[in-house]
Amino acid sequence: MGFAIDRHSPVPAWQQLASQLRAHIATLAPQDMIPSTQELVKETGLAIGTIQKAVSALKAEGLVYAVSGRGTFKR
Amino acid sequence: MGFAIDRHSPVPAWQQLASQLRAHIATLAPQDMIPSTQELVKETGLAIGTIQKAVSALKAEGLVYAVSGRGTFKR
DNA sequence: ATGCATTTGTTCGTATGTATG
DNA sequence: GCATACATACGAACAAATGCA
Repeated sequence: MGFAIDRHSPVPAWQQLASQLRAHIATLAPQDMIPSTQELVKETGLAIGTIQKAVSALKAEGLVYAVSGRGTFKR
Repeated sequence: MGFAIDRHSPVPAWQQLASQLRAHIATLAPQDMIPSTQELVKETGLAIGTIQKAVSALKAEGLVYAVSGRGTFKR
């Protein structure tokens, strides 16, 4: 997938990730799953909390919805 | 102010606080400041992160806006 | 039905950075 | 310079829901 964070950027890591996720989600069909928190931790090297903050933003935007125990999906 | 969290409630602490803050904010005038993160920590006994999550929700709702170094205010 | 692995959700605590007055 | 206040980021633990063997 290639999510990469520039840690020297003035843009916060969670915002960078949120932007990249938005671009990825744009390529998906509704009900498609986005990478799990753990996958994103591995890919980006960010802490869990930082991943959650990025994904929370997308949920707040109504771009995705989460189902506990299953995953997070494009709306 | 009297923000009190019921730790046995099934409702998450951050949601309880967000609800109580909404009620408090309803009594304020625009540009009035809400309690600082540290004040809320003292009043509620919750961790900083939990306070921030509650206030973030209110920001996402457009109910308040934050100015770093000054405080968080009713919109 | 039981148990396990996966995944999201909540909460805690800490440290550091940045902005304001 | 200093105190206050919000913002970012880290790491950890536990709970709850889901799906599958």
